[in-house]
Amino acid sequence: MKPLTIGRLSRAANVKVTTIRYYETIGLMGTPDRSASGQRLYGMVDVERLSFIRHARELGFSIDAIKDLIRLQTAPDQDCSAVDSIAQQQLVEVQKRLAQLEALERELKRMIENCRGGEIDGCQVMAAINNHAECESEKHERLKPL
Amino acid sequence: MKPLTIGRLSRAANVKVTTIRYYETIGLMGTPDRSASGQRLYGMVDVERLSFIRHARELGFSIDAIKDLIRLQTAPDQDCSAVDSIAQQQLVEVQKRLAQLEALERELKRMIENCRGGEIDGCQVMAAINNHAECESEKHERLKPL
DNA sequence: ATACAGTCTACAGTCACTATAGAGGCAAGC
DNA sequence: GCTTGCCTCTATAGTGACTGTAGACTGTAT
Repeated sequence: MKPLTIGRLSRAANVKVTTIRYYETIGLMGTPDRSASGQRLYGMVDVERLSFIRHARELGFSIDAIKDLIRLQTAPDQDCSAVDSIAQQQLVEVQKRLAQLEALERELKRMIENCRGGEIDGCQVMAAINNHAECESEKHERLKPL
Repeated sequence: MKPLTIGRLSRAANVKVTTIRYYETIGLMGTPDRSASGQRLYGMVDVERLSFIRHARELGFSIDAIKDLIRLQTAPDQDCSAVDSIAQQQLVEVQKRLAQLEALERELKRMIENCRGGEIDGCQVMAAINNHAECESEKHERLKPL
């Protein structure tokens, strides 16, 4: 039952110390108790909450979505459908992104296969980037970072 | 042969005006001539360069990679292999990201399928996020934004 | 007593832009 | 010449989800 310092919480939930403090500033983690000298003190509840956050982040949920999930979690007798729809939405996003990346993969592969070496002047990879518009009928959306 | 203002260049290459100016500040586009009143003036060379940049961005290349590609482009009698390896590297990144997202898709689907409605207290989606560690043997890396 | 790891705050930097504010420029119609 | 209305200019701040840095204090082991 002894409280954890931020470093111990960090190891317990596998989230970096600086990230925990960041989560506090954005209101994702509550403001913890402090020791006499001002150090943050946490309990098992915090380990669980932080682990939940980490898992949700690993599943690609945005901070905002996680805030929603946590809010719903504290109202346990409500209907599950709100939770379900957040997850559904996340799946849709993941699938959109997958489709984009698959198109990219095809194009990069094609470019690279056509490259038979030689001088840059006649490089097929360069040509492919230049003629990108003609490569696939589908237009790419603005690409989010890899 | 009359020069283009930034707005015309923007429409010609399908890149936003603000983005062109941004590319100038980071040295991706050179500093253009100016009219007497200080407006930027561009030529067809700039349309081509900007289009190249846009195509490369659509293929997911980073700004730094594009800088490299442009540098190589201006040395046309060098070997093509440097270009090829930049493209190869990009393909590897795309494929890594694809694998990550496919794992995510499987997990989200499984979570959602298990959800049979009911109260949040017994919600399988919530449970799945909590028990995420046990879901798939593979560990997710830190996830980049969708 | 000293060394060293941990913790504190506050702020700047990342990436690739986007948005906003406020001022000045340019061409067409009246 | 004047007005209308879009175009362009600079400078600065914001985005998301953190990470990195500086400089000072704290806690613990030897």
